[in-house]
Amino acid sequence: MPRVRNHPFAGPLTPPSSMAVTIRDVARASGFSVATVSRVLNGSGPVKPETVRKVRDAATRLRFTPNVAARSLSTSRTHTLGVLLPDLHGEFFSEVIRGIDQTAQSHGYHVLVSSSHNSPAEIAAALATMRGRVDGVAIMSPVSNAEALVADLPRSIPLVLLNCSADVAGVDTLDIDNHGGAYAMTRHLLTLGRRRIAFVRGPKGNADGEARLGGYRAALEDAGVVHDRTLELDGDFQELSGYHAAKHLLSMSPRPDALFAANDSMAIGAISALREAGVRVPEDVAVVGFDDIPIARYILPALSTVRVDIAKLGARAVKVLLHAVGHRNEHTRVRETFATELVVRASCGVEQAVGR
Amino acid sequence: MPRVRNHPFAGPLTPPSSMAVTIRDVARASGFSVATVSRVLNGSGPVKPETVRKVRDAATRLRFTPNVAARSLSTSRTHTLGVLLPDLHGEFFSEVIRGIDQTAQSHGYHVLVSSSHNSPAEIAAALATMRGRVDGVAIMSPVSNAEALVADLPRSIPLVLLNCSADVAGVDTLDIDNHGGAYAMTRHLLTLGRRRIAFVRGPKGNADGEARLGGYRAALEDAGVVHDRTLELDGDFQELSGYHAAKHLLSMSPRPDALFAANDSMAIGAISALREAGVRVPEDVAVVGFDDIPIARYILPALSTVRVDIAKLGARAVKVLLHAVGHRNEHTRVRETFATELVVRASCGVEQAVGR
DNA sequence: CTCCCCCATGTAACCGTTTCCACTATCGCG
DNA sequence: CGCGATAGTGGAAACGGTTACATGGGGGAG
Repeated sequence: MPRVRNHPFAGPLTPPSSMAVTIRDVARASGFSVATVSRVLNGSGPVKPETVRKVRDAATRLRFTPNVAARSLSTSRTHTLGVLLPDLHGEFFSEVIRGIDQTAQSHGYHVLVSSSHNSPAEIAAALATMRGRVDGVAIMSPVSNAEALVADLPRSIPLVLLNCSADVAGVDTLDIDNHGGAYAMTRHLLTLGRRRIAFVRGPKGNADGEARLGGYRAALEDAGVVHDRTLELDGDFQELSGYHAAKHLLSMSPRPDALFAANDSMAIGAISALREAGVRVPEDVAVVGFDDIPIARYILPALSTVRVDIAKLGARAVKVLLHAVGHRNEHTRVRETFATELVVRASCGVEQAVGR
Repeated sequence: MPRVRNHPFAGPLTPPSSMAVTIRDVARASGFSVATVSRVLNGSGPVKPETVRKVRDAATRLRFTPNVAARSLSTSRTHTLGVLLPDLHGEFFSEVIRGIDQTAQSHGYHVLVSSSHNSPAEIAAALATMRGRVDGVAIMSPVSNAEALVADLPRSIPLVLLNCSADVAGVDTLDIDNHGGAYAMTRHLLTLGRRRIAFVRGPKGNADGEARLGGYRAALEDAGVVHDRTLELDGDFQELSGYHAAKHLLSMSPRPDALFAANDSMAIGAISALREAGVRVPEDVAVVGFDDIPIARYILPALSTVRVDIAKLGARAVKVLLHAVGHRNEHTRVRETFATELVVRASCGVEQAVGR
């Protein structure tokens, strides 16, 4: 609502508080022009030290805060980054946000989040509403066919794809080595003598889940173990689905001697079901997970898993985005894969294996 | 950087893509003035249906997206809400964001998050950088003396305090009934015959932790149980501190017969330590927590706890903020307390109690 | 038939910055 | 001493919307 004439208070009084103090007020108070004030406050252009002092003085005295809307209208920079996240589980969610936020903060940027997007269409819609509010967007998509996703995304704004395992030209992508981690864990179980290893999958169409499944299959194949597809059980990354998968496993014969859940939450649900049924973990059935969430080491038996530094992923995403922003999105694209780390605790049956 | 003269493309060609299409382009293409276009697009003012159609047509044909900076410069509304969070644990963090984001999205608002603020000074600083970027801010502060916090916060912008247990005039506040929940749980343990109940505290100065401690003490006092302050152990809401607290508990004599951790994470850490030492839970020591995080029901024994609907708290916060925004922050302030719910599972020893 | 009101639309001021360009004073150099 | 470069500053356009006010035309009341 314009129309309210600019207030011409001149003295060193505090402003009417009803209306914010503008750069013009600072100019008036310091005796210089708005152009000079702007130059001082942004450190652009040449200004006399004496002038700098006076302007700074006036600005702090009047408690001047630049209007961000006006600034970004003029510069078309918002100093804000967007984050698009799927509907994901606790630890993962908070870690990635934390990593992103801390790095963004340290570079003077803000973070606009938008969660619970599960389809490419939702992502595209959310991205559209973010248009003009952000200088760049980090997208974590659960869908495995990220190529389709990226196809109808605008290319004008810097984008970084997190964990989409997409091989798309023209977009920066950061991935977690899901395949390698699952491969290593499966191999570990084989080394310990387990032969019938069941797997609890992630949600249908989830890229992480599928890559982990792929690593599991590859390890079995490389070890020459014939693979039985009925050992691949459905899951959705929630505890309950792990619980159900384990119940189902108990009805199979011959009964598997190990269970690899595509994430820790499901592994915990599975352990719960097994022990409820009087099955010993890891003696009878070894159980392992993926992610290394904090509680993993405190459940009994302590969960063997694959560690993923998700906060680091978020932090790196911000750096990539800021680089893109700095080069007006005309930089050479980045494609990185984050290593995972095998974490051996008790639930995989290392100690039992010695005696075998 | 102004100076680039407005591009005068007239035909139905796609715009140069280097520069975004503005409301003026839509005006030109539809044959009406910018005022009318604005009115159509915002549904303000009277317009002929025929005109609406034509303008809408042109807008979609040109793929017009209003420039948010320009809009908010003019209206001084950003359609964005800020969220200031402390350095908090996984589930809690993600749930509150989820609740806030979903509600905000459904009202056409965006969410700007800023995490890891632990002192009033940090909060004030973060709030300052958010100035002009948001229409309102939800603040969750860990500090127990929220009065001091609010004292030097600007009152011009709508604020809602989450879970600060502050009794401050002029600010909306939403709280969780920590005291009541802890009271109920302690009472429950007493009912089951437990007499020496230890408590693992939250971080120093944490309001939630202190309120829970208060509920615990009150229940003991009301039951006429003499209270031994050495039963109150230090903790910081992390699993490890629960682990250590339990280790310490084992060295006490007479040994407590119950342990109430101020949150679930610490309870899980404690159970881990107890079982490692060969102590039976709940037969020898009952263990209970607070929060009801998802894993609580899947650990063994399933954790008895106090449920808190944290997503609902976030959702409510958004509604309160939007109300304040709608009334230009001149509304009657709200002060609500969210009820908690006792969740009885196995770890408190309900079943054992029958046989006692 | 006249007057008045309201519907539909246009014109232009305004929001608060940034930055281009113009201008002056000072200085180094031939 | 003349001349170009440069430091220091100011004026004003531009960013892209919203909206107060002006304008014109049509219809109902008297």
